[in-house]
This record gives sequence, structure tokens and C-alpha cells, in this order.
Amino acid sequence: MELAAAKLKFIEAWGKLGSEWGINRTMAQVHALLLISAEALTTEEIMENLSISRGNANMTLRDLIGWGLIEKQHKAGERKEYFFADKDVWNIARQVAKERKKRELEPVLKVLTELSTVEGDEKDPEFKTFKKSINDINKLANNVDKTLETMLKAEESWFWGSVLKVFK
Amino acid sequence: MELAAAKLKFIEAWGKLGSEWGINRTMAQVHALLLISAEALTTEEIMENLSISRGNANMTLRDLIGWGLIEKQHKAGERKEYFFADKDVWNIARQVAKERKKRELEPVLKVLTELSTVEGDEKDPEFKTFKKSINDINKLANNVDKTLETMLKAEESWFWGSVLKVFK
DNA sequence: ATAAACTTTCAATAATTATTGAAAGTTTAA
DNA sequence: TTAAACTTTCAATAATTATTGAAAGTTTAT
Repeated sequence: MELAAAKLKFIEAWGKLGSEWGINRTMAQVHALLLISAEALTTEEIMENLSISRGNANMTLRDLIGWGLIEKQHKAGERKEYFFADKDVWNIARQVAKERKKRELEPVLKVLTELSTVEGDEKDPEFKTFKKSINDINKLANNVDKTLETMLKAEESWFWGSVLKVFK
Repeated sequence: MELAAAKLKFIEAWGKLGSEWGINRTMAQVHALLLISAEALTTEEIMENLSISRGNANMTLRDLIGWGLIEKQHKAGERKEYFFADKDVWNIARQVAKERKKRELEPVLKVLTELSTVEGDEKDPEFKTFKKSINDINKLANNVDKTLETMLKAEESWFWGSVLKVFK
């Protein structure tokens, strides 16, 4: 396979993966493009490469900056903004984990905590089932939360070392 | 809060969480409803409870069965089908991990493996960047895959015991 | 102050995804 | 074999989400 074809294939695969996990496909594609580019790219180049409009490119780039996955670069004597992605895959994983934890896991934990205080008739099977499910989910969610917390603080080698020890 | 209100709140939160993670909102809501129901429910009851149509309820229930999250039950002397959810939260987590691994992670691993064989000019920065990114992502994806594999085989207590040991 | 170069916004539109509901299909009982 | 009870299908429609593109906004150089 040619490099050009391989790039297209990667962009497509990354875009698909993103959309399956609740991340806008275009955003994942722009991220993919920047990940495999040696040089920082302009909005213009990104638009052209992925055949997307200026407005879309602009909003997507803002979003990616908001996720901490890409940064702006300025070149001396030029007015254009250039964009490049952090290439450290471990940083990317942490950044995504951090944002999704904040945006999605934490709100759910809050609701679960609230729901686990609901009082009712201990004799009522409906109440007992509700309470048990909520408590069980709550425990699991807290374990996930703790694990992510550790991951956010960890060095890659240490984290995978610790986790993979489990497998021997 | 009343039990009824708490149920609604949980169904809403579970549905939102699902949709943020690429799972159809209605599917997550039906799952939530069955998770907190002491009794198995009929299609009719589910339709009514969530205000959804018969067709939607039917397809969603099939999907949930396909994900291994709910099962049918038959009651003696009745023709109706009843549905109930596995209440073991660890089983649910494993089942979801198993399906998503199969449906999404594995196809991506396949593409990455293919892309990591691309040959090119080692002097070309574009080629070098591409190759490095693909290799790095490949390694991370394989670590995730191994971790999920272990999770699928593990007992809950053993798994979290091992993982949480990391935190002390 | 003006204009060129560039970025941002957002209402309109397109594309995608989910839902409905009625007709067709199936199973069971008599 | 008929009909009632129940399930499935799927074309039409609705709801949601993403994208466009042109106008407005901003910055910089002269």
C-alpha cells in the first residue's frame, strides 16, 4: 500500500472509531490527519485534505483544542494559524479519559449518589431491586472513577506495568 | 424523592450516558427500566412505561438480547413474552466490553496491523511520522485489548482487587 | 483610516439516525 | 380451519446532529 492510501485508510478508521464512541466523525478525522502529519497544517490545508467547509473546519479545530488534543502554532512572518496534534499516544489517551470523565462520568456519579439516598419500604421488592441496582452500579462507577484517576496521574510505563502484571 | 421519581431519574441518566457512548438512547432506557424492575415486563408494559411504539420496543428488545443484556421469560399458561435484565453489574460490564471489543476494537486492530506493514522512504518525515503514530497506537490498542481480555475472564473481586492494588 | 488577510459566527440546509404504526407474519387453542 | 393473541417487519416520517457558506468580525500593515 502507498503512504497516501494508508493515510486515507487511517483517517477513515479513526473517524469511524470516533463516531462509534460518541465523538463527532469529522473531529476524529481532523485529529487523525494532524496525528500523522509531520508538519503543522493550516485551516485551508485541512479543509482541502478532508473536503470540509471552512466553518466546519474552524469549529472542529476549536473543539479539538478544547479537548486538549491539538494546539495552535504561529510561524514567523505569517498571519495564518497552523495546527498540530500532540503525538504522544499516552497523552492522548489521558486527555480523552480526563475530558470524558469530567463531562460524562462525573455527572452520572452525582445522580447515582443522589439516587442511593432514596428511602422506601424495605419490604417492597420494587424498592429493594431499585436500591440494589443503584448501589451496585454506584460501586462499579466509583471503581472506574478511581482507576481513571490513577491513569491520569500515571506515567505510561508505570501504569501498564502495574496493570499488565495482573496477566502473568 | 419518591421511588417513582427516582426510577424516572435513573432511566433518564442511563439513557443519556448510553447516547454519549454511542448506544441508542432508547436501548439504554429500556435496559435501565428492566434493571430496576423486580419483575419481568411485557412489551406492552415497556411501551407504556417509556411511551414508545410497539415497533421500537420490539427492535430495541431484540438488540438488547443480541447484546446479551436481557433475556426472555415465559410464564406458564401465558402467550406473552416477558423480558428481564441480568442484574449482576459485573456481568453487564463484561458483556458490554465483550460486544464492543468484538464490534469496534477488533476491526480497528485489524486495520492498524495492516497499516503498520506499509513500507516507504525512511528519510521522508511524513513517512516516519505516519509509521511512528501507527506503531504507538497499535501498542496502546493491544494493551487495551489484553486488559479487556483479562477482564472478560476474571471474577469481579479478583479483577478489581488486582487493579485497585495499584492505588495504595 | 483603509484594506487585505485571516477567523468566527450562525441561520439555513443536508445527512444521518431513530421512531412510528399499520400490515404481514406466526403460533396456539379449540 | 379459523380466529384470537401475539410478534415482526419496514416504508414513511420525525427528530437529531452535522455541515455549509456567506456575512460579520478581527487583526495587522501601511
